[in-house]
Amino acid sequence: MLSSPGDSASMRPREETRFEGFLRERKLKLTGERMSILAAVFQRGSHFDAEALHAELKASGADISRATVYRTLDLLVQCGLVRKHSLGATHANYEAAQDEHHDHLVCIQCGKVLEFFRPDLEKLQESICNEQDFQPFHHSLQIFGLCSRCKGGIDEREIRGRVAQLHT
Amino acid sequence: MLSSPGDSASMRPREETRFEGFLRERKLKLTGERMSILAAVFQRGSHFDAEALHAELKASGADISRATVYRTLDLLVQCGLVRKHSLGATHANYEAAQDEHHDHLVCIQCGKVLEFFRPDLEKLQESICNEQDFQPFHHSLQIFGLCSRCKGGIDEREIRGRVAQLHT
DNA sequence: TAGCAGTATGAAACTTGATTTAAATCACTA
DNA sequence: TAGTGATTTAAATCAAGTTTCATACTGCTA
Repeated sequence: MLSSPGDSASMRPREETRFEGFLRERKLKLTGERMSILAAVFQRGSHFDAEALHAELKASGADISRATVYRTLDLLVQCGLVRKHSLGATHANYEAAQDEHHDHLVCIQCGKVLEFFRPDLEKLQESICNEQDFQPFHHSLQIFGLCSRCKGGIDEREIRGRVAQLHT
Repeated sequence: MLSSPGDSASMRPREETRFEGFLRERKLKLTGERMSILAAVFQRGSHFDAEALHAELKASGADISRATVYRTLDLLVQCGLVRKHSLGATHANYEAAQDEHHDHLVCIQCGKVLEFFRPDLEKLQESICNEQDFQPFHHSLQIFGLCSRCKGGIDEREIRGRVAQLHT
């Protein structure tokens, strides 16, 4: 992947600038903890949960409490820099909002998460909401199944049972 | 709504017969608790959570423990008689599987849940999964926004903040 | 650049949804 | 209808997330 202009070593990552703007706008404070968490989230990129992020921060020497991790993730979600998903789990999954909105395919065997974007889905949403006189703000389409590496040789009955128990 | 043939007073509801078959097949036992829970679920019909169901059972005199409610809901989900959703919440929502698969519109102001089914969505899922070499078992599309009664006169910024914090 | 007001943090307690335990009870088979 | 294994219950436990409150710090302002 090509790096965008804002990524060069001499410039601040654009997510920092954006988060700072967000904090200033709401008269919130720019603290070391908040910036460390933001950096960790964007270094990771892919899907993660709050506890794993906290463990990772701790392992890397940053002494930041669980409460602050949760509080800061909330702020980042408010700010639009981080997205919160369920992906079938009982706990929240997060991802850095580096690109545009997309939906997810979740492999229930290995946990892999694939992303996709389909403009026709956005059209479909519009049409459904028109029919029902509903004003949409957000949608989430999750498809649960087996990825290319996991499909084959797996007891379908067992898979169906597991899928039924997901929070979907 | 017309009542189906199986609903007449002299016949057992078809969900009872089905649950009994499921239990027998797996050499599980048909207990009074399980049957009470099944009946309560199908009397209710609409979306509910485990704690509310437990409270309702208790209120109606049935002395069934929380653990049994949770365990039986799991069985009913396995059996396909009950569906489990998240609907943006951190806890599970259930519904009696009286009709075919459908997806949901969730009003984030009043909590109302509308259902819809679109064959073109099923087609779309097929096409996405073909592209990604993914074997789908289940999908869930949730649209979050404001229903006809709630839209208008609401601060969009506040709504966006609330939506971002959902487990979607 | 010191002081201040108010926000942020951390540790620990708490909450909520859900699961597990152990002992008593019950459903089914023979 | 006795035996055995599944089921139930209350209570303990667990996991994710939130709240509390005393202390520390940020961002002004003078």
